[in-house]
Amino acid sequence: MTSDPSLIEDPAPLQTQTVPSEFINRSDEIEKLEQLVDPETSSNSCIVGERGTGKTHLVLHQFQKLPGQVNTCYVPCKRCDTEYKALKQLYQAVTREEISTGHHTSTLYREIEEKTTELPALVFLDDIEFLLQNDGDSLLYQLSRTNTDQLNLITASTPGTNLKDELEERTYSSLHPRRLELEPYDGEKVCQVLVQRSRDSLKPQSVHQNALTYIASTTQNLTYALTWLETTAKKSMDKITENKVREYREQAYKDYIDKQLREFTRHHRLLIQAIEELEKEGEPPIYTGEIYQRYHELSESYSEDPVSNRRLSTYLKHLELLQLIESKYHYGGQQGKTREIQSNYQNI
DNA sequence: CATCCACCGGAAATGTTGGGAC
DNA sequence: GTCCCAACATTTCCGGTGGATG
Repeated sequence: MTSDPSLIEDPAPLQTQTVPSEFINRSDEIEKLEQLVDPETSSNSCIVGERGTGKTHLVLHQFQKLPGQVNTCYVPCKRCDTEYKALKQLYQAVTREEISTGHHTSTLYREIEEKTTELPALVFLDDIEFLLQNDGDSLLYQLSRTNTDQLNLITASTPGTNLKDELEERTYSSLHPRRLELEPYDGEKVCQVLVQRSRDSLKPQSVHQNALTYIASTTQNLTYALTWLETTAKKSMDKITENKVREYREQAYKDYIDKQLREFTRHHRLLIQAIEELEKEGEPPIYTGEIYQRYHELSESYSEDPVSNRRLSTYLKHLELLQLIESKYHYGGQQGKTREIQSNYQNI
């Protein structure tokens, strides 16, 4: 064991997808969540919080604690971004049967409704903004009127997405979700999480407190903070110091982007690359026209088939929802209709 | 005040895949 | 197999936007 040069004894606790068994400073929220999923007092709910505040982990943790009296269903809307794909997930969760495309949604709704009368279901629609953006709110509308005692919905989204504005009125009133807000962690809390995860993952005394403090003073996003620590730990053979952490900042951000884009296409990656290059080369601001042009040049240099600008426009919206870029919309003016784009590297 | 910029973004079209009924 | 229906990714089409410019 001591011959292993790596600092990492158990990789799992450092990985962002690992649901922790304990949370720092979230006992109020956990209590509220318990009420929201309790069959006695349950209702639909929406969880709102910035990226990396623990929305997903809190709900999944709650799912683990539920007795077998309820079917739980996790729907990652980044991947399940249409009514049908989300329904498919739900169908599989309640029937334990795989299905492919070609079925009528009305059939699926009916069968799900029948199944949930036998056993209630709790559906977690994570990153709901991607489904809304791509396919509208018909899924939420239909589910919110289905068997309301037996089927409860939990949505998770960032504060930039206001369900009341994004949903049709009839959908919102039929859903009338209870709101649970997650405040971002401050530097001290981020540090506590990093300390806890380091202790569970790394060899004793392999990390300087200063290193963790530095990460925590740079970002409130736990997903990024953990990725950063993990990236540094993988590259370090001896103690993780503040200098090591500073040195790997850019690499860590790259790893974070890779993680965020895992569910997306190579075109998303090329778009990010185009934006990075343009930012390094010239003076801001960057407009969409230049980005599309650079994207086409990049596609050609990699001998890949480019997609249309209309499609890229949608992909840019994805990057914005992921908070990898910030967009300022100009609906006309000197430059015509366009978007001013900025990468989020400095603001994360 | 007319005209222009140049992409936004809704909607329809296209082409492909798969299910179920006959 | 044939026919019709639905889902889906992507393209094609195009009306619309508001500040600068003359």
